[in-house]
Amino acid sequence: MPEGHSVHRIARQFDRNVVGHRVAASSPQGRFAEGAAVIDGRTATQVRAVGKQMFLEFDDDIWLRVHLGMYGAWDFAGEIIVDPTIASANGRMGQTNQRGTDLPPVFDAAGENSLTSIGAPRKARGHVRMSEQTRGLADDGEQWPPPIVGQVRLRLLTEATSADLRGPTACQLQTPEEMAATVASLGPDPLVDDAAAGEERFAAVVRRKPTPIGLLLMDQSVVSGIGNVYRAELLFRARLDPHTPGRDVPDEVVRGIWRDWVRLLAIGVETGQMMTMDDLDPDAYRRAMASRDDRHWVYHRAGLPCRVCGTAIVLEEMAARKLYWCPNCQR
DNA sequence: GCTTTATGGAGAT
DNA sequence: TCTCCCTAAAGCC
Repeated sequence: MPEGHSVHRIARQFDRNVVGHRVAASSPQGRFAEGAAVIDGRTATQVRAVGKQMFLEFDDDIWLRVHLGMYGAWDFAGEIIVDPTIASANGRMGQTNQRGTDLPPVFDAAGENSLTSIGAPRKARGHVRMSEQTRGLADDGEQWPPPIVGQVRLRLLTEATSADLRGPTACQLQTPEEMAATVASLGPDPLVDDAAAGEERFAAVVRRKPTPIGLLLMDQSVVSGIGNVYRAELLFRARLDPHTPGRDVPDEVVRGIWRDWVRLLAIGVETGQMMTMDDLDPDAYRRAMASRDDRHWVYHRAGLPCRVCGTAIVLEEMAARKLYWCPNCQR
């Protein structure tokens, strides 16, 4: 999925373009027809992102909970107000390729659909997918509303903007109580919780569990928003063996991981890319960034030499997910 | 055109 | 630990 950074970016898009607007809601695919009917005609009142989940509130205390899962995506089209705090240097937002690595920022040569925004937010005509699959900025032509393409679970339409949801693992309406219960089940999110309080909660849980730290980082009740890419990269950056039981990880190392997550998440939200090699020297960084499929310390680098020590990166299954790590550096 | 793959998670066993 | 669900693009023939 979009790991936590993507969800926060998407929430900001909703804040800019949908909150405060009356929406027309529909489920072209039909699988959320009842829910869409409830939302239809209501005004969106606020949006919240916690970890990998987004909550959009409508009139009368109706909350829409969306979890994108591994394949979910929001496509925005129309007149999109770009949030300057999430606009990437060259325009595209939150876009990554199918292989699990981030695409470098792509410049839209024509400029027409460029969503670049520096300074004050501005409106741009265009189409942007905020998720994990590759898709260029579509030339939507003048069609409004945009044609339905593929399986659209939910379409939210304001006067000027459309947002199409496809492939979510969860899309449901919740009461305020249900929404609060969902949020309560989630571990701290650096962009939601006070950083110091989040660190305390995280450290306290990790330090008393016998569970391998590699599993704890993926457990959304322990810490929110970390997925398979950030998990592998955080552990490498901490030079920590993923199998180390949480309670055996020194307190300062646990706290270091939390602080590193705070930093990486902020970079991710800002750039739309899972940048995890910000501390690499400039030349090596440039070389790594030049390759789409090889832009992390260990993620997706099975068999390739460790960037630090040259040892072959190991790929193993941990709880049915792929875990990449350097057996020499991380111990 | 068919197979594989993916940044996730719930529920059954 | 296993099975299932969700969707689309990349890779392969």
